[in-house]
Amino acid sequence: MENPRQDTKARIVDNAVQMFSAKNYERVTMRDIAAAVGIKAASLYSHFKSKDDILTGVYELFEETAAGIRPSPAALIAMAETAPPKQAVGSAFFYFRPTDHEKMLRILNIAYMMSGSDRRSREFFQRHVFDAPRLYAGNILRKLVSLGRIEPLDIENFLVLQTYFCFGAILRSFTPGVSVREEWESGLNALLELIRSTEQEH
Amino acid sequence: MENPRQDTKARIVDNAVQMFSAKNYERVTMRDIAAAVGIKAASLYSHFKSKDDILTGVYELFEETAAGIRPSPAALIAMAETAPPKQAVGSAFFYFRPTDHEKMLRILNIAYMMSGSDRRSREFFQRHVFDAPRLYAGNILRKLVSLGRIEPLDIENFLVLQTYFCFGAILRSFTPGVSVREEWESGLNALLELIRSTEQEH
DNA sequence: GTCTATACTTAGATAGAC
DNA sequence: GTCTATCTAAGTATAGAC
Repeated sequence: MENPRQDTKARIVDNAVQMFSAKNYERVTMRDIAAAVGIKAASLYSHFKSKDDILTGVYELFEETAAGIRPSPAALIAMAETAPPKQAVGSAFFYFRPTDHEKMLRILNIAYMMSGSDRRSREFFQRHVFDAPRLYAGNILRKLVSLGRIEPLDIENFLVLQTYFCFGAILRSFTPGVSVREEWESGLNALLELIRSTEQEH
Repeated sequence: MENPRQDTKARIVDNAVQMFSAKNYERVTMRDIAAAVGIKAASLYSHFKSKDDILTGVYELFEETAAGIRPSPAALIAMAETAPPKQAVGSAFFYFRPTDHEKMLRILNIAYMMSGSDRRSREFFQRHVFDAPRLYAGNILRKLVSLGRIEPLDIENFLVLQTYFCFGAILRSFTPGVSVREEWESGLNALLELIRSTEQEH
């Protein structure tokens, strides 16, 4: 079923992710995608019934990959109970680290750019960048506070700041010529200053 | 020279700002803009020589407005010397408050969406969202620290977090159906927790 | 599943009358 | 400066042979 050299459908999606995130959906033509894959535009229609359908394929790829790397609720609780507090909070970001999962970030960037005119993209973006991370980080923070491992803080405000920081870093990371990695580390360090451990540092 | 009812050129730019930020440059047609202004598409070409030229007009509007509201270096120093520290830092954001200068934020949003394929937009965005605010806030923070009005902090890290937070809030503010105002206040409160005044609170 | 050829549509831009 | 009419280019998508 899976002929690795031959899975044209997957290669179309991969190339579309690269190109849509680097330029923007409307400025990437079916001919562009076909050329990157090494086929003719008409052949794309053997795999996807429209350009919009390729975008659907892109979002499906994200969902599948996310399902594979998402920490389980049990793992999150374990983190909150035993890992160093700052690390526990950091773990809630999973696919946001610009160093990992670059393809995932590219897809989120595409979804943002489509948000203005495509409802599906808007909801996808909301779900993955705002709702889910806020839920994860919120659970970890509440657990850390209730365990007395960190000093109490305004969790809602923290979550907003954290979410917007991630949001900014995601979008920033695909501006041509910008390397967001050091900035990600810097910003994260500043953000985690807000988490004050009650335990002695090693 | 300025016939307020009749300055079609300015009305074209205003409508273009609304429409480009709500949808995205490529999905707004010359016919759309003309219809919003109340003229025919061909008439746009009496005011601008191309669609791209309208975008130039949009950025020029931003530059002119920014020049009018930018605090002077002297005003910033005065802020750092006398205003409550958190307020002084907050003042470095000037046109980022989602409650004010909505048109400015819309223009920044347009520039972001164009960044992938338009160098001028990319440089414009970099200048106004990253370089200038970082310079302003950095100067205020260094002044506050050197005056002993706040406890020392890692200014570089703080600036990264601050810049990305603003960046996120700007972009977020034009996602349809999202009201960013309360979140802006929440995130800003969290961010300013990192600024610790050495003076007694009122 | 891929190709060539082409249909169809839309968008940016121009010509020229008023 | 605005209009109607129109040109031209480009992009999505289809038809039908191999």
